[in-house]
Amino acid sequence: MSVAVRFAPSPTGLLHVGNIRLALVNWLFARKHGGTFMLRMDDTDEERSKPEYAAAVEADLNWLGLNWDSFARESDRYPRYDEAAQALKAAGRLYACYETAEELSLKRTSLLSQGKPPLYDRAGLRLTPDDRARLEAQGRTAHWRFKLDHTPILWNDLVRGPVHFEGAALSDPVLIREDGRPLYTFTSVVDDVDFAVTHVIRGEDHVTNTAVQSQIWLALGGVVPVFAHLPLLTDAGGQGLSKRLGSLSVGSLRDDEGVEPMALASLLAKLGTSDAIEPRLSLDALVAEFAMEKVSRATPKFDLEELKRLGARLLHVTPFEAVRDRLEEHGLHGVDAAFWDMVRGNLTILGDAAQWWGVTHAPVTPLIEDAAFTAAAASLLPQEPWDTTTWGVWTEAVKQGTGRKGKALFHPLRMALTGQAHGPELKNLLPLIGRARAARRLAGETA
RNA sequence: GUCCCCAUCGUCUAGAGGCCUAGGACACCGCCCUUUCACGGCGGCGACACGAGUUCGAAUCUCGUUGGGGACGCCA
Repeated sequence: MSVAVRFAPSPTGLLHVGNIRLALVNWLFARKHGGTFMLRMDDTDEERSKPEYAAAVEADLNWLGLNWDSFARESDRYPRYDEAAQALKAAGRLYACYETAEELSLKRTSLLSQGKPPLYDRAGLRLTPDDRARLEAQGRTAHWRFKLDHTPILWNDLVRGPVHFEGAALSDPVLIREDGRPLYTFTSVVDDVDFAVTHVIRGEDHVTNTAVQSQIWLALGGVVPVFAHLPLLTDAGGQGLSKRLGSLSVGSLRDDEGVEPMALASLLAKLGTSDAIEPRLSLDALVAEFAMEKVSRATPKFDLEELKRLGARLLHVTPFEAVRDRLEEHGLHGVDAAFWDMVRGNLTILGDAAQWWGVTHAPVTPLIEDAAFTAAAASLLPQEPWDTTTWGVWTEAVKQGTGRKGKALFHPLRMALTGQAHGPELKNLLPLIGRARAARRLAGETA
């Protein structure tokens, strides 16, 4: 049996790191096992689903390199859900209920205040045909609940191990709304059955859903898939990610923080696993190392600072070929491997490369700490041609001429030449800056 | 309130009764390299939440306490 997994976001908002982590894990699992990865838009919540969010989901997945083998949209499949619902009704597993949302809410709070679990009382199940006719005559419309078997529900979770639920401890889920539209609890199973999903890999916020849905699977005559419920990510402070909406969206990481896709993928693939969190240059490398057994049951913390550090480490080992095109996108034309190798160790984000390109190819406003000193240094500048030995020759002359050494010698020169306190080795930078510009910068001119 | 899960260095974790004076990675600190900074190399600091029990022996098993995450929707 070949592996088939799916990532099924609801396009009701932007993907955050927790969401895309599940996409990544599904994708890695599929690739690891030679299976297929489906992207499915769970957009049955028509009030909140938006096309622009769906587009953003696709953009985020593409950015990370998570390609999908097939695609489905739940809003295209309403006829199929009707058909499946009819089958459940025929099997006596769907029953009509007439409580309003307010009435149900009241029942819940009442139960809660008594210290009881807010279970549905199955009032709908006790309705006679006469009761129903009377209610409908009053203008009420039915919504439909799935009648759960009050039996133990067991499955062997790839992350949690053996899981046990009692059917009696669960509320019969509403599958069809009063307006006739199907709900996620139902559509998701119909889709997974139809698309022959073999492994459902999702967040642990779905474990109760799994208990309920596994019975729907059976009722639909489908093969119950294997489940893996991963712990949800929290932020660095230990707060659940869903509680701080807006932040940590994939889009803002990419567009505002300049995060490298492989940095995010590396962190998300390793966080909460027994593997060391190290940068990987390709998804293939992550596939090779991926194993569900390595996933811990504890909730890991996602720290943006950790991601940034990992991103920097990634850049430090990234070969030129891997960034050649992206450098062009940053407006850096003509960058060669030698330049990249010189600066990559000083980069935090790829965009920083532009700084160093500017230092060697564009005007820089020098920072002059001691004009007399830099002027003296300028007067000792060797004649061109320059190469990587020029720096040593020149600074030795400056040392002799001024008596300065160590930091007092180098720091002012770096500040004047580059306008910055940190950077790649000056012996490499100096030949690229050239004599004319170096002289003017040492004199305090923007050059 | 009820149910589920989790609980080892700051962080991610290894550890499935003696191999643990608890190992690794990141962070941090120091040293080296560089006649500067960064990069890189080497080293150091640093944890079994608490309390009972079981056992010759517990980070490992049991119970409880505390703390954290999740679920309990005509959302997904």
